[in-house]
Amino acid sequence: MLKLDELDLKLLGLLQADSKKTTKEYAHRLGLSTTAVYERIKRLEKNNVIDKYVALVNKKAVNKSFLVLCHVKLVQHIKEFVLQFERQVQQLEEVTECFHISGDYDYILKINVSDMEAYRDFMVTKLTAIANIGSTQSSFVINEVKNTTAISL
Amino acid sequence: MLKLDELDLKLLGLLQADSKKTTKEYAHRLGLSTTAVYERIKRLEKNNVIDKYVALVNKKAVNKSFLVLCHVKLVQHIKEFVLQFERQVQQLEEVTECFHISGDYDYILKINVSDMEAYRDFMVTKLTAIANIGSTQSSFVINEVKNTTAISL
DNA sequence: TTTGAAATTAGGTGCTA
DNA sequence: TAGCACCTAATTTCAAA
Repeated sequence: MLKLDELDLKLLGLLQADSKKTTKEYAHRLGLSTTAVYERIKRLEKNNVIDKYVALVNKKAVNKSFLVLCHVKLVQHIKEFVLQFERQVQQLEEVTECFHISGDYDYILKINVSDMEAYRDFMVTKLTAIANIGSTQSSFVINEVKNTTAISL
Repeated sequence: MLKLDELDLKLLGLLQADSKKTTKEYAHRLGLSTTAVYERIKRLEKNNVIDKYVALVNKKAVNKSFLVLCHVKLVQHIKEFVLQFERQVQQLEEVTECFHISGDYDYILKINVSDMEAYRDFMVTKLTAIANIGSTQSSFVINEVKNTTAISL
């Protein structure tokens, strides 16, 4: 595990907020030269502290702003069925997140679609078509209070 | 609302997967010239189809891989209290997502911390310190089946 | 196609183990 | 004195027009 100093953490904070600034800009904020920053970034990339760089798209602009959190319970918890469920969920394009969780329900899924009709269609033809699903409970998102990809360091 | 054609959607797909490729690379994949791609990207940025570019960090590498989904119920739903709760949650660095949802619980929060002890500390000193919280229910993430920032277009 | 700016590389200094 | 993190300066590549 790579050891990160204070400057690395600050740099990661800046990169998580905006990865398209110039090295010069980060250097300025950190009080370092561009080369020093450049080398730190390369080190963070090589050691997989930085997974990747991505564009975040505006869900409204692409008409995918209807968000649903769906709790799922399986019928049986035989390894084979569990793995099959997980494999199939990964393939569903509407599902952006899926977590196996403790508690009453087995999984919670985050689903991005255009509207209620699209959600209904997703449920009927895709999700509940997966074998071994016991019950589901859909929670519709009324408001996104907070939604960030940045981890506080 | 900007109209997006097939090439825009493909380009957004590529940018959501990896925003650090060269324009030439995207051009090659789309069968366009670099200039055409460059102008499309600028258009997507200007029209806020692309919100921003960020680095995604590896949670394990920064010791924040203990993930909890916490359901929260408020005592009262008076506007003033609701807004206060939302404002305070936004300030909590451990909370990366917070959605106001339909159903039994009012909110669901995604919390990134280092371990159970840090979570306990978060609950005791931060979350339940917020006024007007009725009850909470924590679901610990056993496995991340899927977790992507890319919206399927 | 051209130009300017930014990324990247090269070479060298000083600190610390 | 070996290794590391840093610097400045030179070079290459790319975005931008």
